[in-house]
Amino acid sequence: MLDHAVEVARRVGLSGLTIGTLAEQAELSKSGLFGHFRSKEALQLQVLEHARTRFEESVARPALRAPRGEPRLRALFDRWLDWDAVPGGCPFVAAATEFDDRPGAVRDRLVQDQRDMFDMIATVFRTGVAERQFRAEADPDQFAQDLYGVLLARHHTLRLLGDERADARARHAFDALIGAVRIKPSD
Amino acid sequence: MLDHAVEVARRVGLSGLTIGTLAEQAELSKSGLFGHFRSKEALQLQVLEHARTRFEESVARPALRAPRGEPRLRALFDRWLDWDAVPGGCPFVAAATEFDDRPGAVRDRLVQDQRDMFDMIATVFRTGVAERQFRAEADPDQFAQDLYGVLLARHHTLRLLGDERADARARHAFDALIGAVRIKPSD
DNA sequence: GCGGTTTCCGTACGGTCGTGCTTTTATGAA
DNA sequence: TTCATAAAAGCACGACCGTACGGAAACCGC
Repeated sequence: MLDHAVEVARRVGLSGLTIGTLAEQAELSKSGLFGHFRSKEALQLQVLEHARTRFEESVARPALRAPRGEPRLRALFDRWLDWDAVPGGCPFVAAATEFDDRPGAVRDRLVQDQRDMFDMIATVFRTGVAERQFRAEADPDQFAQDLYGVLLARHHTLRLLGDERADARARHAFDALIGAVRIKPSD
Repeated sequence: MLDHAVEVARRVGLSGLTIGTLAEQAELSKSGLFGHFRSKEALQLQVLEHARTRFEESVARPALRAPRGEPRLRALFDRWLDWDAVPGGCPFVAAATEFDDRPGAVRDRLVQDQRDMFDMIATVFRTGVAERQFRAEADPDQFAQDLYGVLLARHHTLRLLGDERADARARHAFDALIGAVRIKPSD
């Protein structure tokens, strides 16, 4: 149920998500489905929470099983590319641009998710610093924003323009990002 | 009128743009305003076109008056930061994530605008190559996607998280991008 | 088997949406 | 001043929205 709702929200956004259409796709009456959530906002929040769980399952957690430092970062990046590439794209990207101007519980939740995500990238980067793979002077938060930029640009280019080369460019940009912070043998 | 419509579309998106609310803000009757455009889609297209004109006026054209190469690129970047920073953010970013999954005239128009924008960046970069400021091996399309990523990440971080440091990080990323392609005196 | 609780349905409400029609009002050329 | 044309208003429509309420059906501990 929620799985399907997340799928729909990818395509039409969290506001485009309508109880009526959702109900008939679930082969339920409108009021039947409405009973499960007690309001539309609660539905949106649950969709968000479910999407987050799925992201952690298929992107974050598996990546954290890779060896620290560059391999872990690379695993994270690769899985993230897959996550973004599903039909409809990343639900958080859609929701974020939708709600960045609408105060409320949904926005608050979104902010927290986004913040956690940035922290996660920064943390993964920091363990790479601790392993002496990345330069200690490099700013983890800067790296997080940079990495997210690579993902966003690829998301945009691939989904709107349908440009297949977006992936190759994203990988190239990722390599450049890593190359800039990697400690080389010569150092 | 269209100015105001663009302003509203920034906040609520192109689909969130409703003829009713737009009419009462223009102190017109709903049907009075509707007469100007002949459909909602036509309204959306005109909003898009108007936004593009404004972008060219306040970002693209002024930047093209700066000296070729790095100064021009930097002028473009600086003006773009201002453009994205207005309340509601960039209307194209909002519209693109909204319509990247909905075929139709609006999406087609959006694709063309986005493509033109990428071409513009690549062209500015190429003149820098011709001026022997940037490496000839650097791929202009790669640079365009990279630059747009920096802008998108900043847009996201600033608007959703309200993080003031987003700007500084974007400038840092821009400098790194330029630094990677700049021809140094030692070469 | 019984009674209470949950799940689902049917129906209805007020509201807004985009969009047609018809009528009124304003404009500007002859 | 008159008259064709354009702009705006008024009104109605069908559709869909989120939400509330009451009843039916299913389930479950006892």
